Amino acid sequence: MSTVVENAEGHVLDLRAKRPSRWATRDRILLEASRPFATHGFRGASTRQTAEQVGIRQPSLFKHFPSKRAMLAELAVYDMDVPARHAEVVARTAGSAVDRLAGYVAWDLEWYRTMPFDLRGMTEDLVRSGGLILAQEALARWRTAVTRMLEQGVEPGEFAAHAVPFVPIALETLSWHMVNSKGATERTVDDAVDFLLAAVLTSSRDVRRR
Amino acid sequence: MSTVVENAEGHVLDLRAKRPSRWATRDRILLEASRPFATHGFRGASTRQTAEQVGIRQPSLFKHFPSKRAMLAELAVYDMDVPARHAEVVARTAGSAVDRLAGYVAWDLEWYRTMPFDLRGMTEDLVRSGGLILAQEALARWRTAVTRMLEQGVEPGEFAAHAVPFVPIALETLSWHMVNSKGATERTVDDAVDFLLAAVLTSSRDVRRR
DNA sequence: CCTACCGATCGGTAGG
DNA sequence: CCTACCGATCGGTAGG
Repeated sequence: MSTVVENAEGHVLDLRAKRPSRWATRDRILLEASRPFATHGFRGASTRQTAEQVGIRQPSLFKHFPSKRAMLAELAVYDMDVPARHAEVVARTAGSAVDRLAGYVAWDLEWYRTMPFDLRGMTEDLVRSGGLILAQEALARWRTAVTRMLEQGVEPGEFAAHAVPFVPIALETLSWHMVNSKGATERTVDDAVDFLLAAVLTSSRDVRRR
Repeated sequence: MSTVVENAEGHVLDLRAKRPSRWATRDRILLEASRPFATHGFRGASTRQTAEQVGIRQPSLFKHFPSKRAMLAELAVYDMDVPARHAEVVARTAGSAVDRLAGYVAWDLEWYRTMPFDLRGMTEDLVRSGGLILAQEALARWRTAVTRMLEQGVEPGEFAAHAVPFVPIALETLSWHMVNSKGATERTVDDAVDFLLAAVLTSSRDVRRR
């Protein structure tokens, strides 16, 4: 699994270059498994439906993966481990807090916008109910890193402290929206970055209602 | 079902006043069904698990509801019909666009914060996979009403047009967060309202990064 | 990657 | 609200 994590970004680049019908069976299984995970949850997803979409019989799935849960675990690498690694690197980078956050958010949203798999169902609840310890740890690392980026901007007064808890939540949702939306472009990503920054910048808060 | 919709707000007020152990069996079934819906999705939720939590046998559930889907449908009233009704009323109210949006968002988040059922799983996907036409229509009405509130503020220049598409998405997520979070207070609601308004107000956009 | 098949669990019914 | 039970579907294995 550790090699999967390390090669995940390059592997996604390879997949993007080809149509899914030209992918290896193993990747086509992941693609077709990700859709029912997103719409019906882990328990509600049927391996027979997945196999039918791939064009093979259901027992053949288990020549590529030892279990249904292993499919979820590998998708969780793309959803959580890769972003967590990026967030941790950015959190240690020098520069202004605003630039760091804007840069990470733009990368994050672009990662999901161009993601070949349907990761919308990879919520905390899904991972928790699937019992994926490694995915839970990756999610925690991601939140820690993003929160550190935010706190680095609260001290110099660039970010509004009260907005900080909502940023990871909103970013997660905007990420899913990028996966979900077929019409999302790079312009959509830019607008979403602006949306999130406006919500957290103290300069936004000079005009208040209360 | 129409009477359920009309009395839904009052019924929730009644439930809040009592501990779930004092509720009628029918409402305790809804409560215990809402939790696996939220964590495992509609298909993944087991009626036997729900019955066990309520303290009755699984077939007894069907003396209170004709099907598992009917439980989902009634929960969808609390999640979608009630907010849609409120949003439509607010969208027709006079006053400034900022005040209207702030007032509705505050009501919306407070509705979910004090919601006795666990509505986190009532996503569009869940409703779609459950085939609940009425819930899909209510969701569409809600989005139309919220979008109208926003467009009313774009014309006079109060709201940033590029932020508009992200507001319903972010509001949905913040609502789930209010249901999810045991530590959410009225102060949390106020902070979330500020967060969302800062993201959409044009006055927030005077300071840009690009 | 196939056919054949396993025990377990699913939503829902019959009858009291 | 109970016991008994239905056909359907589930994830996964055996053996080729």
